[in-house]
Amino acid sequence: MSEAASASAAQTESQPPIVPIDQIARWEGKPVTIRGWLYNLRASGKILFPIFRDGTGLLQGVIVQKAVSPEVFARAKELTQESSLIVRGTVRADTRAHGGYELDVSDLQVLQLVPVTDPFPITPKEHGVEFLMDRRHLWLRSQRQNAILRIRHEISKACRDFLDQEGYLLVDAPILTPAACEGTTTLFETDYFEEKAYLTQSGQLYSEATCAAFGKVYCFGPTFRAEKSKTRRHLTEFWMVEPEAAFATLDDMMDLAERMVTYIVKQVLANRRRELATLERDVSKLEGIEPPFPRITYDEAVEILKRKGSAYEWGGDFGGTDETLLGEEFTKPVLVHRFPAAIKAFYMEPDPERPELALGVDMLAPEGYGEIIGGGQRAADLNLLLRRIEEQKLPKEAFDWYLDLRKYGAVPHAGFGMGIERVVAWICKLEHVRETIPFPRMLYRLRP
RNA sequence: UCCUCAGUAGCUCAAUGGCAGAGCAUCCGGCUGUUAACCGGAGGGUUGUAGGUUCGAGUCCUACCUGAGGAGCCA
Repeated sequence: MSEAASASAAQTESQPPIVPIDQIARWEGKPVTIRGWLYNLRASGKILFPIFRDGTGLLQGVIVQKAVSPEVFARAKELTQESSLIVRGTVRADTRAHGGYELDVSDLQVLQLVPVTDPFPITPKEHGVEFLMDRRHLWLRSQRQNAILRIRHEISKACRDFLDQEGYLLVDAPILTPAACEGTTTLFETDYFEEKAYLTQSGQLYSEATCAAFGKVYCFGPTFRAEKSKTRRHLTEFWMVEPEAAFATLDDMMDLAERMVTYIVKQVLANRRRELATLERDVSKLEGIEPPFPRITYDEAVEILKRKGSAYEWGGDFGGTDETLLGEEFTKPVLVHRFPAAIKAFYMEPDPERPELALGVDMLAPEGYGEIIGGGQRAADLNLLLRRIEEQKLPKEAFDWYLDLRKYGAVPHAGFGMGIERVVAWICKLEHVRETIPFPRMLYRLRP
């Protein structure tokens, strides 16, 4: 016997290998160590069924009184929800257990026993929104939140992988900025060494600079909106992925957005089936998400809204109800393009065929989830931008560097921003975006 | 900022203007295959706050506080 094998055998006797619960099937019949927390305990006289949680999954343990020492049985009987544990036992396949496997516990070490006088507040029963939100730091331990945030991870990773494969370079944009990026929304103001600074509402203007340096770029980070908005699709702090490409047009960006959303959905379906099942998501609605997505003009969107009985008039921006109505018209995400220039930001390129329109695009998610992407082609002409900045009464000096981009090698370029939380809410089919981010920041909610 | 709704036990919720209730959680007891385990028992309340109407207010009125949903705005 080699030294390595002998060391391994010695380890098996004293300390079986530490195994994550989602890998438990590979250890059938073998002794393992589980490190985690008590999820729930059912007791039936001389047999106990503790359920262990380690962050990767749940595993039911079985403790028969006459099969373990009196000390172990007594310790297990006293366990409280979320007490931290190190458990040793043997894995056994059993159809009576969720997941198909259970652990015959031989030893159980309690790291910290949650006191019965101050028990873990979030029980397996129902709780209200306020109660759970006040305890978000503990709520994250639940199976549902675990599934949502694993899917969020998959979506973030898919965004990165997709853009990397497409030749885009991650070039981060600053979070502290000297002025409004677009001049349209309300910003969070902060003190920057006796100067006013603002939390970014978009990395786009900076990506326009970096795309002239690298060709194809994206930024991926938190963005901030200080509107006193209070709906199920709004957060004051949310994450946005924003690709921007030199020489790209509106059509290029519609193609890219369509392929990116398709890739994201495919990756979640391929790698997060278990999590979608935990959320009881109807995956058939996601399986049909492939190119081409329907593309309609703003004009056509207005016609659809009128046909559906909306009092909507040409010239305005869509409200939440309008977005829901449009999204419900299609089973795939829909791209709405060529909006009235008057309702869009100053940097939008005008449609050469109809200058009153801007070459912008929004992608509306199906199932009533509204806008998940906004973007378009950027104005390349210096004089046009100067005129827009003046018309919209924006502080010109704040845009001096931005205007330089039109002086030194201006090219057509385009990009878009995708709000991660709304994509997570759609793919998980959640009632509210507050569950899509670990610690949501909303109007009237800054803690925990 | 505006509109609507809500606030009762640790949690989720009941209670015609007339004795403050249930399930779960907790504690005690029972149970060797439980699946949000089950069965029996016990403790647990300034009904968001401050006024008002009334013989009597959890219930009706006023103001405020907190939260939720929505509008506007936004990804």
